[in-house]
Amino acid sequence: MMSTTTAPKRRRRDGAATREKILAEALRLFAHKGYDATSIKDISAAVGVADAALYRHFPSKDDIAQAVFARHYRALADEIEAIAGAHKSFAPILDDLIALLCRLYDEQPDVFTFILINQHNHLRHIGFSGNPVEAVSSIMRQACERGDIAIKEPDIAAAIALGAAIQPAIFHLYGRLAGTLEDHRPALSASIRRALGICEPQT
Amino acid sequence: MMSTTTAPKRRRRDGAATREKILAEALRLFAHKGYDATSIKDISAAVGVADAALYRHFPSKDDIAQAVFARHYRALADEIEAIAGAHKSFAPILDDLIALLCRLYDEQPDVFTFILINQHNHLRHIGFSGNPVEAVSSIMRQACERGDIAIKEPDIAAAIALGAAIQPAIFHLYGRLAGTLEDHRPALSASIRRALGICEPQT
DNA sequence: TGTACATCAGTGAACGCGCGTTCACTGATGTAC
DNA sequence: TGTACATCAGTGAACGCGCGTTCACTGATGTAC
Repeated sequence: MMSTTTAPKRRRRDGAATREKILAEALRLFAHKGYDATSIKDISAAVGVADAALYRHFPSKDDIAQAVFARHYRALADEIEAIAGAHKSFAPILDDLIALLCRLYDEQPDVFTFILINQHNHLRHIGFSGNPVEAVSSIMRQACERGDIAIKEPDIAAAIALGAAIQPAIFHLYGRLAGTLEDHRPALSASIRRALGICEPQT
Repeated sequence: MMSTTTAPKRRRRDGAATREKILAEALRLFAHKGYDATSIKDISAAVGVADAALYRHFPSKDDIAQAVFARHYRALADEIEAIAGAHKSFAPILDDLIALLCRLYDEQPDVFTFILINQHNHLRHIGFSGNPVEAVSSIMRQACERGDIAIKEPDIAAAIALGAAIQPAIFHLYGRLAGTLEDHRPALSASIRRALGICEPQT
C-alpha cells in the first residue's frame, strides 16, 4: 500500500494566526482586568472576530487561560533552569535570576503580572513540572546543601528571594515605584544577596 | 422645649449581630474563594439567612467587600503605626513588624489572605490614609533618613521587606512550607535585617 | 488544468443559567401616650 | 400597665442582565482525480 495515503495530512490556513492573537489578547486582558472580569466578548472584540469564533480554537474560556498560563509558566521555568545550568556557583545564578525577573517585568509586564501575581487561581490545575517556583526552590535547595547561603531552609530562602523580587514589581504596578525595575536592580540584587547571606563577590 | 424629643433615639435589636456575622463569613469566603467566585447566596447561606436579608445590612455585594476590607486594612495600619511609635530605633520596630505579620497569618489567616494577598482589586477604592503599606513605607522613609539601613530608596526597602514577609505566607498557603510562620520567624527576621542592611542587635 | 468535494475559520442569533438585586409581605420588638 | 402604632430584620418569589456556550449556516481554501 502507499504510505502517503496513511500519512498525516497537514493543513495550514490563517487559523494559527488567530489562535496566537487570541492568546496574546487574552494575556493582556487577564493581566489588566483579571480572569473573571474579562469576558469572552472582551477577548473576541480585541482579536477582531465574533465571540463564537473563539470556540473554533479553544473548547472553553478556562482552556484559553490554561493555554496562556501554561505557555508562559513553562517558558519562565525553562529560562530559570537554563540559568541554573549555566553557572557553577550560586552568586552568578542569583544575579542572573534577578536580572531575568527585572527584564521580564520591564519588557513583558503582562506576562509578569499574569504569571507571578495573578497566579493563584491557575496554580492548582498545573502540576509541578515546568514550574518556575519549583525551579527557584530547586536552586535554593542546592545552595543550602552546598552551604552557599546562610539560610538553612530552602523553601524559606526561595520565598524570601521571590517575594523580595516580586513585591517591588507590585509596587511599580501601583505607581509606588518610579522608573524601570532595571533601575532598581543594583539595590535589589545587593539586598537579596545579603538576605540570603552570601558574600559580596570579589571582583 | 424638651431636649429628649430632639435627641437621637437608639434602637438595638439583633441586627448588629447579623451584620457582624455577614462580615465574618464574607471575609472567610472571600479569602478562600475570592470575591468573584463568592456569591451573595454563599454568604447568606453561611450566615444562615435568606439572600435578600443581606440587603438589610449592606446596599450591595461590593459594599460588603469594602466594609470587610476597610475594617481590617485600617486595623492593620493602626497596629503598624503603634509599633512605629513604640520604639525609638529601627531594629526593634522591624522585629515587631515581622512578629506582627507572622502572628496575623498564624492566627487570622483569612485576614492575612484577604488583606495582603487578594488586596489588588480593592486597593483602588481606598485612599492612602490608614494604609498598612503606606505605614510600612513611612517607617522605611524615616529609617532611610536616619541612615539606619543600607538601602537608599524607602519604597524599595518597604517592598523588599514586605515581599520577604508575605511570600513565605503564600508558600505556606500552597503547602510549600510546613509548621507555622512563627516557626520560621527567626530565620525570616534575620534575613530581612540583613536584606535591609542593619547590624545584628548587640545583646 | 478543471471540476467536485471536504475542510474549517468565522458569523449572527439564540440558549440556559446563575448572578446581584428588588419587591411586597410577615412578624417580632421597641416607643408613645 | 395596656393599647396603638412605628420600626425593621428577615422571607420567598421574581426580575433583568450578562455571561459562557451552542447552533445552523456561509464562504473561502485545500485536496482528489
